[in-house]
Amino acid sequence: MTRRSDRSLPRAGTAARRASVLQAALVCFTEVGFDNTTIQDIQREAHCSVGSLYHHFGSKDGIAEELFIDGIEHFNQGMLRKLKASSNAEESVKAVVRFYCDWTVRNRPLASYLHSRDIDFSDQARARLKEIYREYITAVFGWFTPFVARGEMRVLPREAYVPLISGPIQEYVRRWLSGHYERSPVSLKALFADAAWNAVKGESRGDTAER
Amino acid sequence: MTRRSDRSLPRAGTAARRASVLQAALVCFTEVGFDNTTIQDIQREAHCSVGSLYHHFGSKDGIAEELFIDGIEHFNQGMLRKLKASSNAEESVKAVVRFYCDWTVRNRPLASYLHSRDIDFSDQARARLKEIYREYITAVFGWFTPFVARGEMRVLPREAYVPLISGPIQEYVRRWLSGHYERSPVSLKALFADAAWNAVKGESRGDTAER
Amino acid sequence: MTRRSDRSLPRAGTAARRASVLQAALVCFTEVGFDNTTIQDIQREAHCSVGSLYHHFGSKDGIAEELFIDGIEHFNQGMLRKLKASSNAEESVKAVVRFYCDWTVRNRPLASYLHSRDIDFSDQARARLKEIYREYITAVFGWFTPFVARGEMRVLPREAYVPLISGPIQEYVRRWLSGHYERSPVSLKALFADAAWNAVKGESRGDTAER
Amino acid sequence: MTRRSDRSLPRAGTAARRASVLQAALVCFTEVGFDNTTIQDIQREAHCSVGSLYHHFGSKDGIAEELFIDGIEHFNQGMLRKLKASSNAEESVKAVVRFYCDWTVRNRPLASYLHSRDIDFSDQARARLKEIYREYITAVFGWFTPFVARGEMRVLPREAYVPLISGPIQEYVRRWLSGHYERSPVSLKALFADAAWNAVKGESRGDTAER
DNA sequence: AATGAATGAGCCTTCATTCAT
DNA sequence: GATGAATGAAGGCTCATTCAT
Repeated sequence: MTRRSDRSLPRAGTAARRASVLQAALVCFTEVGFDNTTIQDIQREAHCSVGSLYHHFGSKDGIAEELFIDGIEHFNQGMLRKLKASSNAEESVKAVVRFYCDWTVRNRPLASYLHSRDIDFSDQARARLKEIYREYITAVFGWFTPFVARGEMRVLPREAYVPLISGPIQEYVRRWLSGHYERSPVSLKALFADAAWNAVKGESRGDTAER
Repeated sequence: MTRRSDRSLPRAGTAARRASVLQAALVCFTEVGFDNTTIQDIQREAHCSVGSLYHHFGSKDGIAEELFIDGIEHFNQGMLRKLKASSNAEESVKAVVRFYCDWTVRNRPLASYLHSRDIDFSDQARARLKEIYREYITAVFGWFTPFVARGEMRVLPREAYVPLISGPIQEYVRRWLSGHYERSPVSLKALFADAAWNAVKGESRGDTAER
Repeated sequence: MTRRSDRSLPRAGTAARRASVLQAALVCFTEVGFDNTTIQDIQREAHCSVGSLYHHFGSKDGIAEELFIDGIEHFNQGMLRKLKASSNAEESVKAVVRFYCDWTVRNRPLASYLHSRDIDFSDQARARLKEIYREYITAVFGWFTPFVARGEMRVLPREAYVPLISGPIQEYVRRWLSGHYERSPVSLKALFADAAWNAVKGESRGDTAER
Repeated sequence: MTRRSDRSLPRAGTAARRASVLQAALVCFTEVGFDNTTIQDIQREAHCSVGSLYHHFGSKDGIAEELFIDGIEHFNQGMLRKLKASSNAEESVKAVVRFYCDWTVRNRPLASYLHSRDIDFSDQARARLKEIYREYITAVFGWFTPFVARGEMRVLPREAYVPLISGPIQEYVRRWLSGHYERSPVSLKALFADAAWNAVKGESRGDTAER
């Protein structure tokens, strides 16, 4: 009964339970924030007992961490996939903006949660996140470096690329997520994608076909 | 609101006491966040009694709200002052970026606090903030509208201006505030100011003097 | 009850499983006490499932009771054996002290557990213990009564014999078990045995100045 | 209002509250033991709120520790007073037994509590207890050393004195406290006092046939 | 205005026990 | 017999807030 070989994928029921808890937690966190969500809130939303929560996740923080890490990885994987499907610098830069925009709209609650800053991750989780971030950033920069080398993109301080490319769309999305802006990010996607490319494209050729 | 000069001089006066409490609260909020700060933390940091805190601010939320509103007003006033000292579109746009950058670096803890999203403001405070925001945005757009009308700046959806101008610097600052970036925003100020202007400048004339 | 020899051979047999659980429980109780030991602790130490524990012992208290009763019976049987191998009053009294000392040193964890006072036994277990104690005390007093009758031992209130004979060694052992004393009880065995005999021996010979 | 000079003896009401909590805790611990006593039990018995308990003692362990330390100090002080009122070796030894007996009977619940072994003291409390014990044992041995030097008491391994003198009465008291013996320790006080003296008195006079 | 003891609702977590597989 | 996910009552503790002094 249940092979000993894999502790992290026990039986079908277990995985389903875990997923439903994460889903419930996401709903709560999005509605009232991590600190204002109680274990009981999650438990009621997930239709399970307190004990079950602790059996699977160990603590409230444990749930938050797993949800966060899962979310980040989902985003990162999607982004890298899009990137690798692009064939040149311009397409790549624009793909970043478009994906950011699309993913956020399609995963609004998760996106909102990933923006929160009030969670005290355990040292272990923090280490894990750092590693995930490192791998991601390495892959992304690995992708763009050749474009810069070939002059298709400007040479800039390393820390400037992300803010220049993603800053505007992120700022817009942030305000949209908190309800300050009504209009869906999707309707401004092209605008921000163009702006991103303009901000980082190489300076050699006349930018004729931009709009 | 309470001159900045007496932060470290807890005289017996009411105003001084209030200022020292706000200062103490800011320290706590910055260190561990609003939810993880207790009334006792603030009280100890401010060298006053619990009762005194309640006498002056009514509640924990009251402190957070006052601190937040004071901070926003301080920022807005400074920004408008800088704006009004600019003489054309380009200078204005760049002034926004520069001020955002400078103010953040000079008021790092306060800036960090203003970025937090985990405070449940009272209806009253929310209304107040909305009004402040409305006034501010009205003043800012009032300033820029003529430039757009004259073609010195692009015509864009209203919600796009702020993200395009402030998005990159804000994104950079956010990462710097949370410790992900080392380099002071000040060293990238010019870069982001130029980028902001390029993103919103009118398209008529050749952009010669760009760098 | 389960031969001592198979403690480290968790064969599939029921008896072996029971023994390994009792052994595991003893380790836990000794380390952190009954109340601070969880079923999970025992289960992990015994390499078995929670369900198995309950299948065999019914409850946490059930384990503690069985362990306690087994221990007491083991001690009592050993003591009576030693007593019956003695041929006179002096030897008998000294045998009590010696056995107490030897058994404790040889069964340190069990001895430590038998000294604990924080277990709420079931009525049934309490009755069982009372009966065991009654039988034991009857046998012991049955053994010593003739010596007292013959004047080889002092006539004392019934309750005074045990404290006078075992009190010192027990006190020493208690402190040794809790780590206050370093020196093994064995090295003081002869001293306490002599003292015990002096405390209860008949007054016929020599020792006039007793008052 | 309340002088700043002494934090540990705030105002009359505070001391009274603290005392009543300790008293309530003692009642509970004696009745059902430390682990089976809940904060609510103490709170109800002391007629105060949960918060008040924590305001004054910090934790359940904190209450237990303070009660324990207060008890030990009360006992030690009484013992040393009695000792110093004795004028020779015999009187001193017997005073130890008598005081032990009297104090236990007069402070039965406290005595019972001091015998319990199931409390996890904090490192700080443990250090405090160790120091208290060290001081006490130093004072006691300081008192008896001259008698041994003068030959009025036997020369024995240092660890043997306490068990020989106090062992029997302690053993009796322990059983009496747990309800196994009915007869008050007081009625056997003289008997155990004599036995104690016989066990440690010098060998100069008469008592030749010791082994 | 200041003080800090008192209050108690509510939180996170533990853990003995059950039971479907 | 064995397994371990599920259960939920109960526990220790926190902390914003009140109020008598």
